Amino acid sequence: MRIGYPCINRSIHCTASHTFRLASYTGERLRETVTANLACLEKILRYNHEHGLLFFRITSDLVPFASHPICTFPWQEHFAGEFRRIGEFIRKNGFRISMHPDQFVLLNAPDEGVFQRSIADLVYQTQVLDLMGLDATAKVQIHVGGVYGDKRLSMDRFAEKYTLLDEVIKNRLVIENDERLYTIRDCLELHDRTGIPVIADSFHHALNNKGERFADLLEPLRETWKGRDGIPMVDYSSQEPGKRVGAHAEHIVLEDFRQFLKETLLADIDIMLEIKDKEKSALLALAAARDDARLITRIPAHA
DNA sequence: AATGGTCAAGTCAGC
DNA sequence: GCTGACTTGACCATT
Repeated sequence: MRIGYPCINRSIHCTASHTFRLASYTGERLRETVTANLACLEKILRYNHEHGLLFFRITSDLVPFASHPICTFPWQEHFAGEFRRIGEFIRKNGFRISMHPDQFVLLNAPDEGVFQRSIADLVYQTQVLDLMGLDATAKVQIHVGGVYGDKRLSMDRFAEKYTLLDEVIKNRLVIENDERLYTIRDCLELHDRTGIPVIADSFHHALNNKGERFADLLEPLRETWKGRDGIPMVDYSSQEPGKRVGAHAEHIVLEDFRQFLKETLLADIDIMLEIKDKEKSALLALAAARDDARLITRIPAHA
């Protein structure tokens, strides 16, 4: 089991999410920005390595406008050496890596233009992981998409579109339940139809479910990850008190997280903490998990 | 140098 | 019909 956090580290003064306005695009500006982003990504990974946080989500902003027609700079070739070096660091230290395209990536969009732009973004995200030389355990997670007035048809469309994808993308793509439209059950059904692994978000599940206990879904979820996909990834968060339902917490609530660990005790999973103070909460979670592990080892093997 | 409005892209819910 | 939310952050024009 590895524990991690997404995209941003608040302890070091370095972000891999530098961007700029579309109107400011030049090849030179892109080169400068990506140079800075890759340098920061490496620093963040070094911090994570030193602190035992071995699950990390790479920001989609790493190469700004990478999937936009304006981007003609050959960043893949220009930064091939840097990507390879970072990839070696990742592999050498046993990191698990994910990426998460944002809300504009919709495989099941009825609009062909939206679909094509989504493909372009998935190509970009998989290229980043490919350039790092990462195997199929490094995943790109998306949601099922919109409902467009007919959930049944929209799920059918997802399954159809998925089968059209290039193998390079299929090797990395996983689907995640969301807090309003598609449940873990829906994702598992799409797995049955397409073979796509399912990444569960425990917080979204708490907000959108058909009465299933999260712990009871762990085994069906695990079965969607084949050997080369690695162990299942799970996103974890909790409700920020006093805010809109679904708002991610600012800080981890350790009591809740310990309960979550207890429920998932027997499942070997990598846990991503979607908590706003990022590595700060991840470190507390890691300490809690290590406490738990010590408790577990006291249980006799044949008990 | 500080700040607040704005930023490539889509969809849905709630007003 | 508009606004805010999504993994919320970072840019940049204006002061």
